[in-house]
Amino acid sequence: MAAGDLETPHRDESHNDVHEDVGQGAILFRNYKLKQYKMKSSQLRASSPTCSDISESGSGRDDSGVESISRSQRSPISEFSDLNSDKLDDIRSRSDSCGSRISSFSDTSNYSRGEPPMLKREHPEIHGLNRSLLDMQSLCERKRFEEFAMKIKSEPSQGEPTSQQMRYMSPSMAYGNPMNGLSALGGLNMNSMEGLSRMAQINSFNMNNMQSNGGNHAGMKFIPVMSSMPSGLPPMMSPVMMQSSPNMMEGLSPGAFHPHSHPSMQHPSMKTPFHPNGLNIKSEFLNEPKFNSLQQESPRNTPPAPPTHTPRTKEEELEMKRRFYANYNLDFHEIEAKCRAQIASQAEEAHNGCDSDNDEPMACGICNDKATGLHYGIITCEGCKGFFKRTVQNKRVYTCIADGNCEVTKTQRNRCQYCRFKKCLQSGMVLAAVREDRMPGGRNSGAVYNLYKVKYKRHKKRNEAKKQRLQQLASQNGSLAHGSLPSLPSSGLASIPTSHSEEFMPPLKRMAIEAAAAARAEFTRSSHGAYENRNEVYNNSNSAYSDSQSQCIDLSQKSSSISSSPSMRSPPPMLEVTDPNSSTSGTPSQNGSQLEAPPPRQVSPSPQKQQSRYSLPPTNLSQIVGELIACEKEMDTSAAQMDFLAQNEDSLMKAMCKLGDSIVTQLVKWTKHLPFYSDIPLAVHTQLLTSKWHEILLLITSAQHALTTTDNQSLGDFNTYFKSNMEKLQYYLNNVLGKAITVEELDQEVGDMMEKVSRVGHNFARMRLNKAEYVCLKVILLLNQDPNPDHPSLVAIKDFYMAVLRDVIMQQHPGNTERFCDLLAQLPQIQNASSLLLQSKMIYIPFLLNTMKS
DNA sequence: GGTCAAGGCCAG
DNA sequence: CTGGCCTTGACC
Ligand SMILES: [Zn+2]
Ligand SMILES: [Zn+2]
Repeated sequence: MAAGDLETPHRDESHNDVHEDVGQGAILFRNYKLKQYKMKSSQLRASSPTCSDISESGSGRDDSGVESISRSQRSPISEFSDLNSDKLDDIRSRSDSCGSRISSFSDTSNYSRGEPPMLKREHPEIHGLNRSLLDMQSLCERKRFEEFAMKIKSEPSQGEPTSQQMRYMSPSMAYGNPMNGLSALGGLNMNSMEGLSRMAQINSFNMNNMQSNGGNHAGMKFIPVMSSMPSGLPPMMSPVMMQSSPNMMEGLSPGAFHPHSHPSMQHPSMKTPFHPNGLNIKSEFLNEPKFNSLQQESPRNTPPAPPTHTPRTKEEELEMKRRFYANYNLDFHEIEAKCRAQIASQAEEAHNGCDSDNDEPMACGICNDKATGLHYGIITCEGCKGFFKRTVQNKRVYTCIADGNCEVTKTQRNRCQYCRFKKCLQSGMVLAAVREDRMPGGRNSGAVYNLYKVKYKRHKKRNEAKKQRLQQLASQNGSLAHGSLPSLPSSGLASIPTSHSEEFMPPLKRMAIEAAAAARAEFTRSSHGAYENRNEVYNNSNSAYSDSQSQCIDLSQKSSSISSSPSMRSPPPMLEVTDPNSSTSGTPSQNGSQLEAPPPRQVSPSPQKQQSRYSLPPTNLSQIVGELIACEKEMDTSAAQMDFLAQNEDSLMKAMCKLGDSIVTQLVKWTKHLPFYSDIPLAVHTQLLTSKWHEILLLITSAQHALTTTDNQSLGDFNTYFKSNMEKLQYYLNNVLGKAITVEELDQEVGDMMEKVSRVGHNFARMRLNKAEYVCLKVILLLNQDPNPDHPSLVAIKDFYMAVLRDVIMQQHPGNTERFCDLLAQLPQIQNASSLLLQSKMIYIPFLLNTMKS
């Protein structure tokens, strides 16, 4: 394209402010892409093939003047690739944490200490950041749209947005849910306040201040299906394509607000008249319940949530996400978990050339047609790829004429779009992999799916070199490693245990991934901190994998912390539970209520007994607390000592492994002495520890100061406290472990994490946290997970110990109503820090922190 | 330069 | 709308 030669003069002058410029560059570029796309669309519609190439035309400027950027030109971000290339190697080794750097854009807390944002240096994968940056841009854009929308809404005379106004809005804005991106299945940006927030609600505790102020939406997609269709429409009403907007412009044009007038609505495949209860975007957008009368005719189609307001809270986001999947009778948590396993296995399979069945051509995971490769996360055919893309891009909503269980085969796949798309979701196709900006080519960041493949490839070489060492390492970990190859419910990893990838991926390593994945999954579900960037969360696993010898807790001493980790859970009985035909509750399947409170299909062995103990308010406080404190004796992490100076990175790593081993062993011991140990299946304990060990370690660390400080000692201000912690850590690393590291490097790597830990530690010390409270918090943190349908008792136990904590506080601090809340509020901070830790290269820090003597 | 997973195109 | 084929472009 000739326009590729065009320069972008406006970009040359601002190298001084890399941060800002990168952001703007991304914005400009993305605007350009959008504009290009829109122009194309409008050209098509107007049937006026006059302007051959908009990038050459140089006309139709908007205020950004982005047209001068050629399509063939790389993202403007790449211009910064030349900056500070001296540290390229360093950065290369940090490629995993790249996404997390990006994330610091949206985490304003990162600025608190004046730490400069990312992209200070060149990164070989910097182009891979474009996507993230663009997505970040979309946040800004969306905010703009929201403001605009608010303006429109506030104008009383405004009955309906004008065409021009609509054009100014993003599609998702037009649908009334700008922030409610349906992130990818694998996406983890939903920083739900579930979990703790629910606990907080129970206790009338508002933790909203814990919420983050930013939002990541890497590849966030919004499909306005939330408020529409249940799966089981009466046959006469389907199949119906509720709404279609072949491109953004049409989606935004007034015509799109009137389904009947929309060209795509007259698609010949429509066998029945349009159901009036289709997504009425106009009424949704304008906050006018105009369709109520129609909806009342068909209560099942009543939108599950008020579609008229923009979801502001994480709960709402989560709820919307849930509802979207509920439309397909799916539980997105489960899908998400399942996907990780499947995507991983498929990706591996694909890159291994299908060890087992080489002769067989790849089959589409949806329809079993001949697959053409990995598409949107799974192996599919061209048809299913295109179908998924169109569905997501055009935000199409389907319904099933039958019961939502139509067969999806090569020959039948076009019979029911609903069931086809449902199977796509079910099989783990990643919504976020469909690019909102429609930018062709390039690669999606691994964060969009799962970094497994990237990791695999990247680390294959490294592992090859260190094969012997790692195998030794794995065998060193004896029980942890032995026999712990995951056995997937799906065909996949389990079928290729002898593949070379296995060979290069020692069980320990794999477990590290899974531990991180488990933590990640858990974090998604019940985290509450300011961190919500999907990239970084995904990168957690990568870092954990590459840089840590993180432990996987195996309580059974024989296998499979992995098989019990969340990501390996077998799919839930969602379909049966929510099947409209078998539903006895009469609740519309789309309202997601069954997701909130899934019927306990498989209750624990002795539910009666458990309930009797934990469903009652705690009576004998001192005894209960005493039990917990007794467990602490099993857990003297500071007993584990580093008694030698590491000579190099390798020996440091080994030492850390050893240290970690002993600490993990103590954690296991602690778990086994917990009063409710026998009330919970081993597998659940395993999963809990696997996903929580780092958080617990950080809690231990942060509580240490408060628990060891006497009343008389004065507590300095936070900065002093933080600084001393960092210095201590640096001193320990330098002089005890022999790992040379400057304060700056340390700050760069774990500064944020340490700040959060220190903050919590400072708070604890300030509040004079005592042992009784501490042990309660520890248990609560351990149990603070998304409700496990199979083990509802977990919630009960957690609530029980929260009541214990509350009562303990009431006893010790009568009248102090805030203490309980304040203490609980520290837990999200710890989880926050934990997530930071997982993405750092120094995941062993908590081992150290718990070992360090002051 | 090759790979491959994005998006686009367009006959059917 | 579908899906086979083509173009893109980041990564290897
Ligand atoms: Zn297929
Ligand atoms: Zn169907």
